[in-house]
Formats: sequence, structure tokens, C-alpha cells
Amino acid sequence: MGRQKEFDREEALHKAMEVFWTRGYGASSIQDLVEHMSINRQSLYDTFGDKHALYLQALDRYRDIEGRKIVELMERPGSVKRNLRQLFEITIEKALSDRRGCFMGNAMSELAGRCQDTAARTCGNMGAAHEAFYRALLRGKREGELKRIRDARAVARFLYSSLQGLVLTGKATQDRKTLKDIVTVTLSVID
Amino acid sequence: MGRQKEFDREEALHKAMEVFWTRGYGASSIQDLVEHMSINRQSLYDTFGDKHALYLQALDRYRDIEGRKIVELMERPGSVKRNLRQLFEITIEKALSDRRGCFMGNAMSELAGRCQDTAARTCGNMGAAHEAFYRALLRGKREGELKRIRDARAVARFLYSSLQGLVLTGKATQDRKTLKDIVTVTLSVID
DNA sequence: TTCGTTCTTGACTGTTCGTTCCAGAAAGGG
DNA sequence: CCCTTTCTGGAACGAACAGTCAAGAACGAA
Repeated sequence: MGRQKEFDREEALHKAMEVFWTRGYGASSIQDLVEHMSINRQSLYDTFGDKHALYLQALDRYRDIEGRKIVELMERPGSVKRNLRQLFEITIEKALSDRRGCFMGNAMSELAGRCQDTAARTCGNMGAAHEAFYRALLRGKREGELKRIRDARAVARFLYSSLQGLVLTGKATQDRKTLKDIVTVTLSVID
Repeated sequence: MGRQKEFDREEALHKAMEVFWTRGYGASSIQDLVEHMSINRQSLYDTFGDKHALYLQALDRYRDIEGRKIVELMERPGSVKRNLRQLFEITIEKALSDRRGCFMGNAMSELAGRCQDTAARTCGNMGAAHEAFYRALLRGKREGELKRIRDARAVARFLYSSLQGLVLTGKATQDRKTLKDIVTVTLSVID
């Protein structure tokens, strides 16, 4: 009943995510969003609510996409150390080729301190990452690869924090050696 | 020669720094700044230039104040480990009582990716912190406290990145245990 | 076909933005 | 004293902002 949408909802949301990811919340105007999403202003409001609601939906989409990547990488069978090393190396390459950083990290920095909805989402995403690291570390212990680790929960928390620090560092400098040094020392705690 | 300023330049700049630190660049309006700095709109423009120039000067002031704190703490005689532990513990307490985070970290996240001036300042500040950590680590090695450290440069870079990750984590969660876990594991690399 | 619903479109709302202009008040140098 | 310089305060600028409105086009159901 009624006319059908001419645009794909998920596609438009994905574009919105890229705009917010690139410019942040405050620096993204509705005009920017309308143009990049290739939909009409009114369709944006009808479909996603206001700017803030759209931002939260974009955050959710990012979690679904990027969060899943971490979980999948951590669940890959074989060496846990190798999986972790690969995650950090991929992160370095991304930081060097793309200065947007991590959308979740950006959201933490820009809004989590004064927006409850954003804080809840970034915190939830962080918790999921902790869980993925934690499970991987437990498996590493079980399989005898990570005998030296005592408090796997603490190490999991450390790893995510370190990952965010690495990404942030990549925004200030493009020096590969600096990023590589950070990863080398970070991974030394699971050696 | 002419009338004197009715406000103190440094005091006004300090207030501006607090506004930018709290709200970020984009979310701080000239009106906010005028009100918190307790100076006239025109005086702001005459004294500091435009909004962007004021922001850079606020960043410089932050570096002078907070950067010096790190340097001084790292130069304190006695145990290097103790000094580092104290730095990280202070950072936890600040994160729990004040959600503004680190102005430099905020600047990296919000602007360093697309503003050359900001990138230069955050990068310079990071370099200074690296240097302070590096010198402290060297002293620790020299004095026999940190025998296990091989690449002090890499560890210095790691420490600053970890510090930023910790602060960012504090924006998403106020859970003390989470932050404490991160610090415990971070400091385990210099144990 | 007709009706009801939904989507699209572009103009439009009032507000706030960063910035500038201007007139006048205040102060030091001659 | 006057002159020059500087600071102050408020009004004003055009542009951009988030969000809304009304009219019409497109479709499904009856």
C-alpha cells in the first residue's frame, strides 16, 4: 500500500555512516548527509528521524560491520598470537592509508562524555571487543600457547585500549616505525 | 599610548582552552567563548584572531601546562617505575572525575586528520612526551632499575599511546576496575 | 477507476553561526 | 588641554544550520 521507496535504506545508512565517520557528528551537516546519501532531505527525516537518531543508527551499523570483523578474526582457529598480530598489523595499514580512524573511537572522543546514548553504544561495543579478546586469550591458554597470561580479562581490556591508542596515534603521525613500535611492545605482553 | 586592556590575556586564553577542551572545536561557539572568557566579542577577534587561531593558541597553552606536568613527573628523581605508576594512577583518577579527557587527544581525534596545524601541534606534543618517557627509561636502565628494557624508544612510544588509550576508555566507561586492569598490564612491560 | 497511503521535491521556517562595522568611552603622550 | 591609540559594547552582516511544510507523483488495494 502506498508508494515504494526509491532508495535502499541500508545503502543510504551506510553512506551516512561514512559521512559521520569521516567528519564526526558536529562537522557533518544535514546538507552533507543528503548529498552523500543521494536521498532527499525529507526522506532522511522520514526514514531515520533527526540528525542525532541517524548518527546513532550509523554507529550501530559500524558496530555490526567492524565489530564483527574483530570477532571473526579472533575466532579464527590456529595461533591466537598470530591472529592478534594480524589484527594490529591490519590496523597499522588502515591508519596509514585512511585518516578517519575508528568510528567508535571518534564517537567516544567527541560525544561519549556528554551523550548518554553514544556512551552506551561505545561502551557496549568495547565490551563486545573485550569479550572477543577474552575468549581468544582463554583458548590460547587452554591450547598451551599463552601459558604466561594470568588475568585474561585484564589483558583483553588492555588490548582494546591499546588498539584505540594506536589508531589515535595514527591520526597525529603517519610514521610507520612509531606505530610498529607501539604494536611490538603491546604484543610483548602476550609473548 | 592608548587605553590598556581591561582583561588579562593569559587568563582569557586559559578560559578559552577550557571551553575548547570541554566541548571540542566544532561544538564551541564564539558566543560560548565570549561568555566564558568574560571579554568582548571584538576584543576576542582583536587579541586572538579568528576562532581557529584561538583554538591553536589554546592547544599551545595546554601543551605548556599539561605537557610540562608529564615532563616534570618523569624527571623526578628516584624510582622510574614509581613515577610511571603514579602518572597512570593520576590519569585514572582524572578520567573518573572529569570526562573532558586529554585536550591533545581530543584534538587528534577531532581535527588532526584534516587540519595540518592541529596535526603538527599534537604530533609535536606527542614527540615531547616520547622524549620525556625515553629519558626516564634510559635513566632507569642506567640506574639498574629497568634492566629488561631493550628498545627504550619503542617503549616510550608505547607508553604514550597506552596513556591515550586509557583516557579514551575513560570516556566510554567509568568502571575503575577496567581502567586499573589496563594500567596493570601496561606497566607489566616495564616490570 | 478511484481512493488512500506513502514517497519525493523544493521552497521555507526561525535560529545560530563566525565575523565585521561603528560609535563611543577610556587612557597615555604631547 | 588635545590627539592618538586602544578597548568596549551592541548592532548588523550574509551564510549555514537543523528541521518543517505543502503539493504532487507513484503505487497498492478495493
